[in-house]
Amino acid sequence: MTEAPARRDEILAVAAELFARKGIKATTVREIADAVGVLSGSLYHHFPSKDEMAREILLRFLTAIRDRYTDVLARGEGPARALRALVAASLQLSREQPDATAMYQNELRYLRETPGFADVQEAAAEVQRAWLRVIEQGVADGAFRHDVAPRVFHRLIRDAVWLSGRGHWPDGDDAPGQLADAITTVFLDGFAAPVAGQPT
Amino acid sequence: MTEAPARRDEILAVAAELFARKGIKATTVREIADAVGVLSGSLYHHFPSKDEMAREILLRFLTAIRDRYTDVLARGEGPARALRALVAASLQLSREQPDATAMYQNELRYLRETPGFADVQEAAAEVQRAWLRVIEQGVADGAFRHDVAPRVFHRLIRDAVWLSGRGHWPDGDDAPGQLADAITTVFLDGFAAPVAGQPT
DNA sequence: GTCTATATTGAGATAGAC
DNA sequence: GTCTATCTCAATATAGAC
Repeated sequence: MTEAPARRDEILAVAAELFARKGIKATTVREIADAVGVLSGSLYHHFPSKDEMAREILLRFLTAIRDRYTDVLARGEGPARALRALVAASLQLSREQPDATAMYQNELRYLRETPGFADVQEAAAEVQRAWLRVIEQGVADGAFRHDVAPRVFHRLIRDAVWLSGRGHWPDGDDAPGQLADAITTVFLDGFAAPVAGQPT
Repeated sequence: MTEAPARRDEILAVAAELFARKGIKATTVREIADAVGVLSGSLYHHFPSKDEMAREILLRFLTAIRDRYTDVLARGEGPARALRALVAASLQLSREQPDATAMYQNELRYLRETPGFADVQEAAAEVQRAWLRVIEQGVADGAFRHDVAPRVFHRLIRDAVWLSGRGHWPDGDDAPGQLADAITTVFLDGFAAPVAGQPT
């Protein structure tokens, strides 16, 4: 059992909130220190740099996604059910870690251009492969349409899922469960009104 | 006829490319000046600040969208056709102005938090209303489903459309026309394989 | 319209006392 | 583990000559 220094985690939580709201680059270490209640120099006792804080937040987040996706794939469900499960797992996580989710969505460019984020990128790539595997299998066995490229569909649904953590969604009482339903409904069945006799 | 100072436009084009690639905040005025081929101080003869360059780029872009959306709505087509037309117009514009498109997608937060961008935000709001009008009308007259909130659907399709300008899309020969088809297909008809007898 | 030179501020990071 | 004090550098922006 590794020790989990409460102070470190506290700083990361505060930093994540600021990074998510203002962006990593626009957030100053002084702002983080103020929010934590210490002076800026003190942060450097816990972390070597601001970027290292961001890296750690994102790596934890991506590791959590990867683990949950692995669980989903291990169940061996059919493509449609597996896709719904990926959506549900993602939205669940974005509810648990809204700040890290927003960072993941908003700071892709920062990630790519900051040296030393290679491990974060590798985790992101593995997450992406989970989606593609499910989608391609669905196309292969006839559950999904073949006239939309899997990689295109992947981008569409991935962005829809992770953007849920971005900004404010209409209606405060639009619970995440309902959002998951909306996303799976739209992406699988389409927004056009169902014709009579068509399966839901 | 207002004069269009070529030098100004040239600077804006160079700046847009950098803003789109690295972000507004991460782009320095020296980088812009280097790319243009002048020294940084010279830029201030044309623009009062870096933010003003970004504001002007985005305002032009949003004005262009608004005009095209107005044209689409003026045609008075049915909801499904109008929605396809909005998608097509957006993707067309994102092809013509890829840098501004990327900025619009990536710098929403910067826009909101930079004082003096009120006019840009107002134009963005009007653009949003065009989508909502079409979607709500479609729900009202039965063309679209009623079990997904219009504002939720709006966010999903809006993000899908504008994200097309972000990053690289799979397959270099995936022409924008095909992407428009893919988006309208997925969002209207869904990704699930069509059942026999269902209209395309 | 561009250059040279520089003012000014803001931010990341460090050293060493407590 | 935090504070005080400060270094250093980078970046926006300005003033005035050419």
